[in-house]
Amino acid sequence: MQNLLHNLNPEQLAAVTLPQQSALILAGAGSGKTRVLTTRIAWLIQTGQVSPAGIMAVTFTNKAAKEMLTRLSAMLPISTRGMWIGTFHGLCNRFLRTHYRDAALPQAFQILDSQDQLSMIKRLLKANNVDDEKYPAKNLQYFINNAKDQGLRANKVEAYDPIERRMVELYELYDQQCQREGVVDFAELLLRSFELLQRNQPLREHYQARFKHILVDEFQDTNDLQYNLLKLLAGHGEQFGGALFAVGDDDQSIYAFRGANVGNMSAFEREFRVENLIKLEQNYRSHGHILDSANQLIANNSKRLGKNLRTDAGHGEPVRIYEASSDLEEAQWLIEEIKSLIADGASRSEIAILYRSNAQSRVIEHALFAAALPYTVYGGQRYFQRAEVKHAIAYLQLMDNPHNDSAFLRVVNFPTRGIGMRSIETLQAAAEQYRISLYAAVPYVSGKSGSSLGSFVKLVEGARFETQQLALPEMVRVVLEASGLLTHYGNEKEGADRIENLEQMVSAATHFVQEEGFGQGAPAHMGPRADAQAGEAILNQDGIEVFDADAPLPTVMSPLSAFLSHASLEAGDAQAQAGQDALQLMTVHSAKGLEFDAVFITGLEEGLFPHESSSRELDGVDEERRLMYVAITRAKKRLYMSFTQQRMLHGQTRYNMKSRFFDELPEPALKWMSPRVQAQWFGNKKNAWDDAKFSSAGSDNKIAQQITQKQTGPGWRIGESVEHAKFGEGVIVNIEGGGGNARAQINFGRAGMKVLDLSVAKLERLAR
DNA sequence: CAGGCTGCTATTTTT
DNA sequence: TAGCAGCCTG
Repeated sequence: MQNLLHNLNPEQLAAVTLPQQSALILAGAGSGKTRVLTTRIAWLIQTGQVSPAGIMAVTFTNKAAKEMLTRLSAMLPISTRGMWIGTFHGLCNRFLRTHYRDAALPQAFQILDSQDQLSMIKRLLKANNVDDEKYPAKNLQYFINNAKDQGLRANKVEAYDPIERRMVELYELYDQQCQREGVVDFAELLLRSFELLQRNQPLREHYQARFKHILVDEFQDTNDLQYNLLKLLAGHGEQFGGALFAVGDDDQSIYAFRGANVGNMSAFEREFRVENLIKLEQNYRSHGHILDSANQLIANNSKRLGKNLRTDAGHGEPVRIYEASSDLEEAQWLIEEIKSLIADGASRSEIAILYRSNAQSRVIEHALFAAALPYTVYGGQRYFQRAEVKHAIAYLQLMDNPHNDSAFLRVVNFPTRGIGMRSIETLQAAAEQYRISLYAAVPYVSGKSGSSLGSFVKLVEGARFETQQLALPEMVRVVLEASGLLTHYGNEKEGADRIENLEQMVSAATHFVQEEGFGQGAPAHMGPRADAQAGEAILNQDGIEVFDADAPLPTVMSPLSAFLSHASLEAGDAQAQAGQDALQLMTVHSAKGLEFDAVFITGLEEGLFPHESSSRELDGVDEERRLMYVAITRAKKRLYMSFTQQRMLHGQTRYNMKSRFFDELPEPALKWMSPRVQAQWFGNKKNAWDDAKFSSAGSDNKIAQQITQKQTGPGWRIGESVEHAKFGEGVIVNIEGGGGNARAQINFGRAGMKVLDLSVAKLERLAR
């Protein structure tokens, strides 16, 4: 094996070879963070400092975990199977499966995805006659997840008003309901694990002693619960415990809205008395002008741990900025620019078009489509989220755990089998009365609905019996058939795609069985066994069920349970890749972690980016700035930014100022590609750019020609940019009245919206 | 129970 | 603008 450490720069080398102590690695964008993480694991194992079983490595996404495993197997000639490398949720699932009894969970507990969780909450609200105007299900869902993410059970949540008090009650009821059904939500996976480790000392000490090295990726994205879980595992302040190796970038913290707490970085530094703070500032991705822009922009944030990226690459090309007159024209410009990039030899998949919010993609997609440029939009429906797939999964869930009410309700009458609302309500009443699941309540309802419900139960039981001896893929096949799903979609006009998706589940199951190494032929054993062979379940001296590092989930779970976990925890790919070499369209958030030769950041307008609602949040604009920082640092060679004077949003035309972020970029690194384009006349909705000419990327120094303007007279126009002595730069949004008493409504961005008398106000036309 | 109608809402997203 | 959730009707 080659030397793992060659070609590392001094900082990377230092990080990789740190002694077993807590360490914080501040890893800038494109600084080789994943490399450091994986190389450190490989180095620790190769030098014999730790066995594979002594390592835990945590990521946020399955993609990142997979990436880590792939790179690791390329570096080390050992099997990565059974190593504790995965997402927080994946590892907690594994932990809870192993210790399900201690965690007070049924062995076949199932995982609710957000969709299931929401529908469960809706049911709960209905069952308790809660006014869903006052308590929208979404709010309660947020409330519950938020509490759990902070490690708070209902009895620990402080309520300050009657509404909150009621929410706390509902939170409690929700947890009880989950417990009855044998299901856990995402946050519960973590909270259960945390609580179990906290209350069970031998168990805790076992894992603390085992994991000598805990490595965490994207540490800036951890929430409070995740940090506390890590603290517990690392044995913070306790006798045992390994070293926590945290890698993160506070400048790329863009998930505060879902509970991430950047403060965990400084808390970690303080609480673990981190002496090893290493900054990876050498960037291997972007050219100089791009990096300068990122650095100067992010310098506007206070509360940074402090970091400045540098590169050995030259300045490269300037950052090109384009001002469009409308969103349509912005898209048109985009296309011209992309065409010339492609003509110059760029490959489409190396070009990304970024936007702040999904709604912005529509106009761009239209234009790309019209121009016959192939593209892929990130973030579509995931495979396991599709309705038909969820239906099939629900049947499988019922076979594995019939008390899952969400699954029950999803398919009890799908395909329709004459079980209507009334039967369900009767059943729900019975279930409520005895506090049991719907499935268990079926024998308690009589009459016609009782018998149709009874046959549904028989259907599920029959499918379970029939598939007992079958391997997972065959089991899936049988269920698709027996459930009537295939027949149902076969009779539907648009059913072909759905059937194809269902068929795909068989191959997904095949793939899963192979990937996860479920025994060929022999059904996996249910539950840990004291008489286990090497690589299977073992007991430690405290009688705690513990698994050897070589024992992956199959030992603890049936293939079906494992497959269902997989379906919840890995929603699958979003959308088949349309065309091999396609332009990449995505939000800035989903671009995190990716890189492209050329990047377009579009819609850089006040209100959009930074988004208007960010100004209402604490440190909201700072987070938007970090988002912009992420966007900029995606680009390797060429970066474009664009904004427009006029944009259609929610069916209304809006006039926004250019983003404040432009003022925070280094002028020498920029190149303004267009003169300030004259606004269109009010009411002239036809494309003003019909006869416009555009600059091309191929001819760097040409400035875009001004759009032909059919101006007929003086006076102010809507959309025009103005400068006011006191309020600064603004955009005319509306004009009322005429002649001497015309008044203009002007959007001054940060200074707000003002209505000014045009004959009085001292306004200057702003032209570039 | 399907299909149509109205009304509402509208960052960002992973697990 | 557009997508969807919830309601009503045939």
